[in-house]
Amino acid sequence: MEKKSEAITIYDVAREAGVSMATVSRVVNGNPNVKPSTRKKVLNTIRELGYRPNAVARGLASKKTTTVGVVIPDISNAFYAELTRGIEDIATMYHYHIILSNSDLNQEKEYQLINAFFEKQVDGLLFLGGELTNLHRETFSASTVPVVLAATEDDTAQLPYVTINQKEAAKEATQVLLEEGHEHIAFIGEALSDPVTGYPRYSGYKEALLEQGKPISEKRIRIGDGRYRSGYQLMTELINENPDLTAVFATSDEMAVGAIHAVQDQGKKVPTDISVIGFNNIPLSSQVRPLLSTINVPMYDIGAVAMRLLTKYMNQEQVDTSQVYLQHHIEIRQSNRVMLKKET
Amino acid sequence: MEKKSEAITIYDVAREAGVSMATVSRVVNGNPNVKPSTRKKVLNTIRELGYRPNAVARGLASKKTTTVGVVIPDISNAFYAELTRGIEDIATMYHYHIILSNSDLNQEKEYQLINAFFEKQVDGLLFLGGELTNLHRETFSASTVPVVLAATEDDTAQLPYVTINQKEAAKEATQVLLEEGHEHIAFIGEALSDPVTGYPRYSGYKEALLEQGKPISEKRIRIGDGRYRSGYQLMTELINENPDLTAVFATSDEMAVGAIHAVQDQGKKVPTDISVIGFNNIPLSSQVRPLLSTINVPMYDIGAVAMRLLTKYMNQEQVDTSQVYLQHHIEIRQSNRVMLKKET
DNA sequence: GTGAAAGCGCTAACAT
DNA sequence: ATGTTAGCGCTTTCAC
Repeated sequence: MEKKSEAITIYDVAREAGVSMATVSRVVNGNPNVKPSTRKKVLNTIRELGYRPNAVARGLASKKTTTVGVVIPDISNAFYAELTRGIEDIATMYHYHIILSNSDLNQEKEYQLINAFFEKQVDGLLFLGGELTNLHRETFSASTVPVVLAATEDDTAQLPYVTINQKEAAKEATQVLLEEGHEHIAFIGEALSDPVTGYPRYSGYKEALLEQGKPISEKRIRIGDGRYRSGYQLMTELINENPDLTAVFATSDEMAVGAIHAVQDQGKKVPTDISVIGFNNIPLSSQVRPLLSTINVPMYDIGAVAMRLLTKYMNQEQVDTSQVYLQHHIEIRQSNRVMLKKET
Repeated sequence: MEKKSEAITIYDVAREAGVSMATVSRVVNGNPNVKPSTRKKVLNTIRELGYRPNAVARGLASKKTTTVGVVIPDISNAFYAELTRGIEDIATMYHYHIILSNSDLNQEKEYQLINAFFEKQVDGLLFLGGELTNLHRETFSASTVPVVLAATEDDTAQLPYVTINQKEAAKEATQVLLEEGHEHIAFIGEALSDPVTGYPRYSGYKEALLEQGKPISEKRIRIGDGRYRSGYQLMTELINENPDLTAVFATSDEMAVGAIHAVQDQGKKVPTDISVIGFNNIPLSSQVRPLLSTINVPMYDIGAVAMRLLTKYMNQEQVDTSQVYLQHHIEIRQSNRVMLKKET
């Protein structure tokens, strides 16, 4: 094993093996135009010298870095962590590496990150989360680097994305509750300005109620931050202000679980007194009692499919659908009442 | 805004601004040796042309990539996700980017990743998780790139690391249980071969029992995979085979929560009938009922401190302690009985 | 099948 | 304060 010294370059290998740099380059890159015997010879001296190609030099010469940038709101959030796993697995499969940075949904930071990644000459960019402004779009289109949005959509521009239909999913959750016969269904959502978790889910909730001719009341609507604490708090308020409440739909599992505990702390039972449905189906939802009924979002798949899509763009492959909606479904567990209809 | 075309280089800026490349390079890098007026001129044409420095070329010329590699077992695991957040925050603070890859604790994969990161010319490497073999050590020492271990330790080699004292922590958890007066305390651990979550925690458990003269019985020891399911399953077995069991220490919060539910499903109560204590203090532990008593591991800090330490090595700064143990503490909540002593 | 040589876009002496 | 000039380590025509 070589000790710490000046790094071995392709030139050293060439000299040592008695061939040219070009030939060494060819065997390193698996170019078939090399006589087996010389290939073997080169491979041997590579091993002897402990030669390790310099990816930076290669990147400069070839204009490819086999690296993709990932802008993510917060890696410590279970939802994004799982999604990132999907991204990384597919990236590995296609021999790409991932540069990861948290944006905290801060537009200024997002903008900086995108630019920093472009400076690093990423071959592609995956953008997750935040709202897309014109500044984002301009930056994207000023570059030739392919960009794919994950768990985000973009109506205005033609950016490719992969996500689920947020509004439909929220609507379905609300409908399940409606079918149980509840008169009053509360909503614990997230900032309406958030184009992913905010408005679309709110409007799905609203639409479901409207279709059944149920009144929408501000009294039953609360906006939290998606975390457990806010779910707990908001649900406590909701119960106090709405004694007749029998169901709630929360747009995140953490908030839903917080809501369940709030219900219990008020001396009521889930689902006997109050039904609760969450959103995302993060591991937490099947690690609490009662098990949380929730919308299953294929987080891993969103990441995986988005990354796969990105590889197609990077390889200039033909892509048929650039805006893909993955299938969601409602996972009925124990936090809502069983539908009578089911018994037929 | 410039349209997609050939990228603007430092040379274009120099020509356009009527200065040399060196001068442009100086202003881009904030070198003070530039007359204010020419600096301004250069800055202007940079803006006009939409020039964006090419980090790859810079990396090749300067032999610095401002990138650090992170080898992590699994980003979708709450523990590592939080730790990664700590790493990333400090990295950003010091203007580094992070290349992230999952190893799944697979040694072959770890080895490949380390080499791939070296090829990418990372300025430093953060290694988390797995067991350190001689192959790892050789690879590390064959390179001049500084390496720091996070949440892992290394007794044999002189690699720097930041972690907590696993054995002590496990011992404390067991002692808390012991102080409650339990005769039989079960242990749900993880593969003993794991140098972080495995053997050290097991030996802490054992040592605590031994010190109190309590017998150690195989009947009360189970090895799981750290996840909820295995905690549930193993606890179910434990209860069936040990009717006299009144306490359990699990080396992960997920397993501990699984254990709690197993207890409940057997018609017993936590902590009245059985006390349970977990390990890590991931968010889950304060999102279940009863709230889980657990060992608090400063995950974020481990990542942050490790990254900070790495920056010191990368800048060749003086470092006083290269092996740091962060403080852990036991977080008593509701899954174990309150100690009578406390009432005095 | 193999080699020579011209870059890739930038930094870092070294001059001036 | 600014310019000139070598590289950095590799890929990639283009010859042979």
